[in-house]
Amino acid sequence: MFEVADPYDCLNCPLQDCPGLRPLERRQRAYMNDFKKGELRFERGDTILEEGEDANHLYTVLEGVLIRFRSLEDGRRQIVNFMFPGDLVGLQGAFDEPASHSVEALIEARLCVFPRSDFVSLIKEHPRLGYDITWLAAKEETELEGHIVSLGQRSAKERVVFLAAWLVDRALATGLADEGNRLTIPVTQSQIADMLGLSLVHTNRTIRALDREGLVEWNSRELCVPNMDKAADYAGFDRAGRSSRPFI
Amino acid sequence: MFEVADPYDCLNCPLQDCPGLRPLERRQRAYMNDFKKGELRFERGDTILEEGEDANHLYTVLEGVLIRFRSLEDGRRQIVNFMFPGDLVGLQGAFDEPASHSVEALIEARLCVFPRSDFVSLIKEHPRLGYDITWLAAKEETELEGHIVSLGQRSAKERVVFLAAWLVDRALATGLADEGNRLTIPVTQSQIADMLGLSLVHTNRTIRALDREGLVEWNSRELCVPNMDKAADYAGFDRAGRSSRPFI
DNA sequence: CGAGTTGTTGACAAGCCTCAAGTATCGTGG
DNA sequence: CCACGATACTTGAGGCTTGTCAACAACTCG
Repeated sequence: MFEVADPYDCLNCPLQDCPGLRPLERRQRAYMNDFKKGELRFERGDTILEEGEDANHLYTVLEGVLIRFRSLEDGRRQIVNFMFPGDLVGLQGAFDEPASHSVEALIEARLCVFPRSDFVSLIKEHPRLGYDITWLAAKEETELEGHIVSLGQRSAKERVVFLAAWLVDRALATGLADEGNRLTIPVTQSQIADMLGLSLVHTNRTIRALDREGLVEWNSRELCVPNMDKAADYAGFDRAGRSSRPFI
Repeated sequence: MFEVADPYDCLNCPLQDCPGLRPLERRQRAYMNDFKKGELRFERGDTILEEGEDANHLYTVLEGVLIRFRSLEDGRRQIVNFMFPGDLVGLQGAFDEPASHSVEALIEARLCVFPRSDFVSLIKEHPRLGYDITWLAAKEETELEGHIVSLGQRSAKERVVFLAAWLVDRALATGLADEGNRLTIPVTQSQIADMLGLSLVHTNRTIRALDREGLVEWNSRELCVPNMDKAADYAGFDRAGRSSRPFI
């Protein structure tokens, strides 16, 4: 991890051109620029936030993909969600309490840093941005809801297909996947297992089976869902509301 | 369901005295009163919000306990969370999209109704309240995170103990449980199963086993966790930050 | 080239699910 | 007040999904 020497000016925020994101107005970008404290870069595997830590920053993902997870004392680990460009890190969890989860970079990532303390004044001066932040928090909750349904009700195969479809969908919206529904990202089978609540071995078998059936192709480098409609149907995945999300 | 004839004046909001909630300032209560549109009462089993519906209201739980769930086409159902006094209904899920889940009353409940459309102006005029709403959304997310960990990593017995401890903890904070950690609430084993991602039969066996071991006593009328510390330890339940939550 | 990580596969065990039947509880109407 | 049906709880038996243990192959990196 290190600080980026030449951070973006918010007026030229790269997220402005992201297909799935609603661009900010010029005024808002100008304001955010004052609010912005700098940028950080992380390599794959770097820890961005650690469970138990008192976080006094908020981060917006500019580039990259992160995972958010919680660990149990005995070594078990549950990945709670993946985060894509435009997502806010640190919004999850009550502000005044230590972080309930850790966040780690899955690929090289670039994050925009905001001080948390200025948050109230941000809301005050730009209520619309405050609204957007609440919107993001609410949206994240809907996503978690989806994962909860997977964990609680779906079989191993359904879970893998659901996660694959969900990832590709989010990647398409953030320009990380191409038209072939192919996403280049190094996800370990162990990470998939920790996300889906399955054992490593069974995750492997399930992925192999889905590969043979042609539903999902997922190796350590990339993920591809050849037929999204078929996959979505198989796993009960509701292809995201096409509405674009706000970002900060 | 019917409208309450003599709703509370926000200045005398019953939640002000709730042990786990941070009271509102007089000014804020006065403002909320303008914002408030009325009160609704629901009986056990009544539907408050239906999946797919365009909700244009927000509700604060004044009294009662609710469940929030999502249904799959084939009849499977996943209960996502329980809601207690002070919780905001309708905050979950992006505002402009149809509800992703249904909400139902578990016991007789009384809800305070707010129009959603005035939400931006509320944030504008009382940024502090906007902050609190975001805080609540973030807190809910932490709770879902906890349930995700349960579903993904814990055994059937651990899940039941975790849920029991969690419910009692929340009930204590909202004055619904007594000092004996006893909570009078009619939860069906089928509902427990749908929350924990277990079959009805296995849920029953698990509860019986825990009863024999004296860890959790849970029948169709009430729930009791005789030794909270022991239970919390057994299930890896982190007894909630003692910090009191805000409410609207 | 060797060490460490990740992926793959087999054999077996265990946890959980399904089917099935029976019992308790509760509200309702005769 | 009892009979009845409906709902919820309980328990057994057997099967399937998933987990565990173990060994090996493939890959990555210094």
